[in-house]
Amino acid sequence: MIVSGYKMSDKKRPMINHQLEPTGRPTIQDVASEAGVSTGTVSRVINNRAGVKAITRQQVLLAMQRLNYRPDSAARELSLRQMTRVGLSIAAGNRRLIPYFVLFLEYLINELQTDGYRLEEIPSRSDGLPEWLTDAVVLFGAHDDDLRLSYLQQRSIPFVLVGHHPGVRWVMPDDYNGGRQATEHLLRLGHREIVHLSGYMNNQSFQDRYQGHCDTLQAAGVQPRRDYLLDGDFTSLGGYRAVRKALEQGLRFSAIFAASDEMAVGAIAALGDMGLRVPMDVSVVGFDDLPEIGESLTTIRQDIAKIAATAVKLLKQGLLGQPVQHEVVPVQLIVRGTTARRR
Amino acid sequence: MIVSGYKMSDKKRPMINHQLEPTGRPTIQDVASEAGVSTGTVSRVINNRAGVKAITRQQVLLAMQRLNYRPDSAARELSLRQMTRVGLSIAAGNRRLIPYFVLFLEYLINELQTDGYRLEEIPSRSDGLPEWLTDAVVLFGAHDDDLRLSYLQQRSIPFVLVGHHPGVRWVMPDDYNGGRQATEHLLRLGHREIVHLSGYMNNQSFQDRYQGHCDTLQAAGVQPRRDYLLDGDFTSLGGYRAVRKALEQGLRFSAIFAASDEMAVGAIAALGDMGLRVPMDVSVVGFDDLPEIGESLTTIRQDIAKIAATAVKLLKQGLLGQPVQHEVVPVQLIVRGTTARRR
DNA sequence: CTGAAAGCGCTTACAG
DNA sequence: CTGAAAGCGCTTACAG
Repeated sequence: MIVSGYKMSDKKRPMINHQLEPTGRPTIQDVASEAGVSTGTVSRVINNRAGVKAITRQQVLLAMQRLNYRPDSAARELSLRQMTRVGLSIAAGNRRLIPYFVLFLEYLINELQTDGYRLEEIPSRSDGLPEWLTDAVVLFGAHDDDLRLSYLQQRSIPFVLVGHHPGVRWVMPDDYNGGRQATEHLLRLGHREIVHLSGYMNNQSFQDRYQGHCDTLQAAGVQPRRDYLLDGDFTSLGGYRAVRKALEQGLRFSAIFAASDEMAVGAIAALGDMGLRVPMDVSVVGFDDLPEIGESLTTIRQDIAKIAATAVKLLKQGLLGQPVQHEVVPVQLIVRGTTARRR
Repeated sequence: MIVSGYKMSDKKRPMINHQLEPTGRPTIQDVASEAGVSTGTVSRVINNRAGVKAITRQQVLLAMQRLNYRPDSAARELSLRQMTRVGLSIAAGNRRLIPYFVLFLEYLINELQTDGYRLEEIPSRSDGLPEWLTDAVVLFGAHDDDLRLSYLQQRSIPFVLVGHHPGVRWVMPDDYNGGRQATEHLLRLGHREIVHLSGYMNNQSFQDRYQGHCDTLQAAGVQPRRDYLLDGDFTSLGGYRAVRKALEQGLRFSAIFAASDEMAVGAIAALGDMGLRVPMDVSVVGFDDLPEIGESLTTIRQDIAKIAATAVKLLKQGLLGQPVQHEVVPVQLIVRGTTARRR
């Protein structure tokens, strides 16, 4: 194929050019040719700009699929210049290094960079408000009357909350339903004396998991007991100590529903050290299904990738001025080796 | 200042243009003007290309400093096209979610993107070799006869090992010296019965820390005892269980040197549960000085940021074909509240 | 040893 | 509704 006006000398071509046409990734140029439009039009389609005839849009979309086109983020970023800076603001008291958060962050960064957005962490001021502002914000967790929410709303900065709160954009895992599923599973196996291992309840997710647990018990005619609620401090060590202490104090139970995999691991260790076998003597259910933690644990799987993707989706809606929405991401019971029928 | 040939209409300027000259970040253009050279020359200086007169280089460097210039990574990436892909290969058995690794990774990504490099993780094949190859590789940890080293050498792929091995580029914290410093500190406080809390010794860092510990003891005339070496499994829970068990079995000691902060936290919890006070009854030293873990812990601080930066520096040397070098990053004893004079 | 200029892949006024 | 063209900030043959 001879392109008129092609001035580049042969020397510029790399020596080892296996295939001439599909040289590297397809560009917006390739898509434009394929669809028979200009690059400008393709760009408008990519960015969902209004003012493209529906049929043209269709053609472009098809061409993109055919070529398996993915925009080059570097070029996009360079061109946009005024890059969208997305801030991440973490609720006070939330630890950064816990596995769940690390995974979420990984997915979030990935998701954002696909769109050419840059994530920066926003430290909190002493009054709990963000130190500075960005074009949009992801809030990880919120307290009961979190100042940041109204602060952002007043300044009409689009934001999405990982958690839930009336009247704002939010996304969260279905913690409540996870609590239900774990408990139903244990009830089904004949357990009635079920310990709930959690942390101090200033955290929405853990509150919801506990609520789901209690409601399910009551629906089955089992009264939740205050002394069955153990504080595992969200860590494996905390889970260990709480369970061990309960055991030493003579608390009797046949199952443990731990509100995180880490606490479940601690619980299992404590049971072992106290001469109890899992699942023969005591069944244990975790929550999260994190990699690298408790391989054979019966647990509630969260879709962290989906949560991150949804957060970004909602944020983009906010950036486009679309109405506030929220979404609940389903969880799923994964039955493995740490639960069994009550003896 | 009137620039001849300035064709851009006023309409293109943003409405809110506070200052006209220092509009946003300085570009390579600005540096070029400031230094009185062309952008090409500036670029050559930035990239350390040969063939720039020393005096010119100086001028450019100065101009960069004056303007506080930092290259735009998006533009760089777009222009380079053939971006350098750096692979990260983790030694088998290394957990990804441990805080130390998370921090290292954070710094590493940051460091690499400054140079427009992209980091991708390389999974291991079942034979331990990398699944695919990149332009350069960062190895995190290495086993005694790690196949990956010779594999990469054969293919002459530049790589840097976080750890140490003869004949290859490597960087590591001064683990041995950290072991010394921790032990000297305890000896100075009058302790002689010092437990060492570590993990199974298939890990260079932990071997070195233990070696430093033992050598220091012997130099002070104290014979290291086999029963003073406890397996804490690198986790707080493991540290707790190991120390608690030792205590229950009647092991006597006045101090613990834990080879990681996490194990130290577990150790302190176990001591507390067994009715011993820190540091009045037992002194505890950790290692790493991780954030969010044991705030008031006496520990050995590692400079993780420096390790990551050095890894990248060595890698760049490799990419330029320069001779193999290695570097040891110093550590530092931080005395806080968990150590005291022996009673 | 250095400068002028083309090009990386995208976006966006502007003109039609 | 769409195309032609300039521009984002950098790199790199090419020419001198």
